[in-house]
Amino acid sequence: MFPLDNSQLHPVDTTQTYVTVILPVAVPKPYTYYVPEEFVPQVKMGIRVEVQFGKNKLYTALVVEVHNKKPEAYRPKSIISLIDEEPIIQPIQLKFWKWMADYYCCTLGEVMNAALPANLKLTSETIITISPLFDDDFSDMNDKEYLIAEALSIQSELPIEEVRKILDQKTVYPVIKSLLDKKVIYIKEDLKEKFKPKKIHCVRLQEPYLSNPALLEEAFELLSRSTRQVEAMMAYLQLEKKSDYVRRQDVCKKADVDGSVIKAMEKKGILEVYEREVSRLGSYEEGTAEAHELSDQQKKAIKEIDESFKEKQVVLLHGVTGSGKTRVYMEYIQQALKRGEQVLYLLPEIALTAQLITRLQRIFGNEIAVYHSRLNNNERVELWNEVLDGKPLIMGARSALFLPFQKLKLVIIDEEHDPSYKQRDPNPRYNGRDAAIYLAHLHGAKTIIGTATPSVESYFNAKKGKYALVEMPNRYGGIQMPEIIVADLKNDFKERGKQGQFSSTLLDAMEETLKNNEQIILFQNRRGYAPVYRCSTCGWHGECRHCDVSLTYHKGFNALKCHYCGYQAKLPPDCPACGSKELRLQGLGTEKIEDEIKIYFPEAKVGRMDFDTVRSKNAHAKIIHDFEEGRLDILVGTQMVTKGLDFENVALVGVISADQILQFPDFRAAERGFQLMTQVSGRSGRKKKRGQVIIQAIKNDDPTIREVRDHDYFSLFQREINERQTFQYPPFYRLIRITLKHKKTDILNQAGYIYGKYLQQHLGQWVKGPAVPYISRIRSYYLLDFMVKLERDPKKISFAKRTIMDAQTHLHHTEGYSGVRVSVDVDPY
DNA sequence: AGCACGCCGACT
DNA sequence: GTCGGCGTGCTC
Repeated sequence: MFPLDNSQLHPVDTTQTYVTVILPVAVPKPYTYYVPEEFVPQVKMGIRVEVQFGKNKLYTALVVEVHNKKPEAYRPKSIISLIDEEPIIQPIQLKFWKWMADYYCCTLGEVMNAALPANLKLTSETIITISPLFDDDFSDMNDKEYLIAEALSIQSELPIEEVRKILDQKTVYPVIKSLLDKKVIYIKEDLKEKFKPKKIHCVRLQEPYLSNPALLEEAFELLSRSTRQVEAMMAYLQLEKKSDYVRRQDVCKKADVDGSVIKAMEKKGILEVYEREVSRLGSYEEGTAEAHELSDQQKKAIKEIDESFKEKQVVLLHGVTGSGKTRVYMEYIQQALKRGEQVLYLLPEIALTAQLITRLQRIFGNEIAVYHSRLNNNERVELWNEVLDGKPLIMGARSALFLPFQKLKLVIIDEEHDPSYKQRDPNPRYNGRDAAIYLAHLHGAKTIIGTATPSVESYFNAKKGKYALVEMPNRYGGIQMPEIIVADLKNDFKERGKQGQFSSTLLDAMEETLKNNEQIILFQNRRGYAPVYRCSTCGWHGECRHCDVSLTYHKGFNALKCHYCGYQAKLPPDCPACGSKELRLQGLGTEKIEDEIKIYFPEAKVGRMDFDTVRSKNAHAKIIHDFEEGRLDILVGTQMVTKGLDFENVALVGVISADQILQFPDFRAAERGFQLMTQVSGRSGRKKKRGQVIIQAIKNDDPTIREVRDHDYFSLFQREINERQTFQYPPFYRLIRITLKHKKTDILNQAGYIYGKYLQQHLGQWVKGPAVPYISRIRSYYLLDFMVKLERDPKKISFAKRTIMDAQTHLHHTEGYSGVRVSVDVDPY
């Protein structure tokens, strides 16, 4: 052989490769791993890698940087494997994630968690298996070890969860460790790709028939003795013309035969069955319908938007309900699609109704994909990949922001004012509207935000010139705005000593409407609004064991339930406090209204739509469909009835209690009230005739009610903007809410003091709190709130955010307070 | 977020 | 004594 002389070999590159990765966990910073040589050629930003993090957890981490900087302070672990060949996210997305983590004060890992569908973040399921070295020697084991070893000799594999169950204890690690030491077991840690494409059985002709249709006659010859097979063949040939693949089940259905017939034909060498990967997302017929003609108002709006886009990135389209904003969006979508660009159409989850989706599908056919919370994990991954491949039009709720757009050039944010754009609970607590505007900015995309009732913030931005403002003040087709009548509940009840929820004005109107065979929508602000069971002798009522709220009565379960944690209690037969039998249902919810209607209008068919009735998968669509088809006369509901629904036959809308909406203790109460009442009013009287709306109120001289009645958004805006300025609220000031949580009140109170003091030292008078929030305890954790008000100065804001994070560190480093949870909500809604 | 380590009280 | 609780700190 050759003499070993290094100088004759290729020079070796001694620099080593590392990656910076983010993990789908709430750790504050990214981590660095070593890239073994065999992976170096493939590793790149945006792919997922498998890494060990901590003692034995395996995670899928996302590569955000590939570099050669060797860490000094520690020895990095190696990457275990590469999961993707091609990046699953783009640099622009990473930028977006970083912005979000920064803006909303959370970790990149938390953003990653929210952004990636569960199936792209594989989890490690620790599984233990029997060691090949184990020789059935059970001596030398204690009881617990024996139990596990025995279970393993039967099952060979056990997830840790099972071990916990077998031993009926939480801490199983010592037992497992001991078994490991004794070489009885070993740990199988395996990440499995969970995503499995959906497959269907299809049939096609076998050769030579497939490539030579002239031979089909021969094929028929072969089948001629079986009428069933001939029928199946005919069915196949018909189906084949329509699409590029034919499902076995479709052939069977069409020819009314079963699989055995196909099998027989397979044997004869005519057809064959094969598997085909299909999308779980469902597919639609190509868009055939043409969008209807533009009205003059729509044409004018389009002209104005075109003009605005020359200078501004964002246009606020303020169009009254029924003005035809959707048609305007369609125009822009069409233009973008023609140029081969991607469009994101955002809606609040609840407004993503079948009605709107179908309407757009008719126009855009298969170019549209819908991303919503009801998709399962496999469907999410499929959609993710479709977007990566350039799917042109994505409709979705706020989480659709995270999809991997390639050439996003238009973002539409419909129902811009809707508070449900704001994510509340897990981090990142982002506002979908604001984040979408930033995302559009990153992509250099134009943004249209549309609504009938702009948020004060957005309208202010438009007035200031930050956004362009385009108005559509009239309804499409010259239909009049609904007639709004305010019913005085106070007088009604006083004069007639009447009980119940309905004023005589509303009852009369309902009767009239039903007589005309027209439909009614009744709007009650909050789901099951305090239908509390209360003892009329001593005043006792059920309270949640884990939260500081009254339990509310749910007729469907015939039980008392907590809205916050789901805690359920049986209905006590008599008062647990005083033994009285006089337990009565108090308050008013959608259920109660439903019952009361039955008293006045026993003939009417009533449907109820609230959180409880639409929880199951298709219930929402079913109720809407029933109402649409006229199978229901009256629809009672919460917020859900206010959004995205167009019904042709609704002549009357009733707002059960305006007081409840307007007296909510929040600086946005008037704005919210105006929005809700205006939105629900818009459901009344679309095509045929002028609709009627009855707003019931005790305090019927509230200016907001007048503004709703007069369709006077501008007055509301003026009033609100003055108040906001005077009382230092958004849009003049920015708010950050901080909530501390702990199971023990004394620790929490102390923590509040420590945290508050630190904040005040650095941020001064702009810190309000600590204060016990309206709901003081949730899921056994007591809560304490701080509110920070900030001027709109980017430097001050970033200083404040840093200080808030520092205060948290400070608190956690104070002995005894590391267990206090701190959550930060930027721009609370 | 896990997970281990360490410190504490409560039981076979 | 040890078991199991919780508080604390670290993870490349």
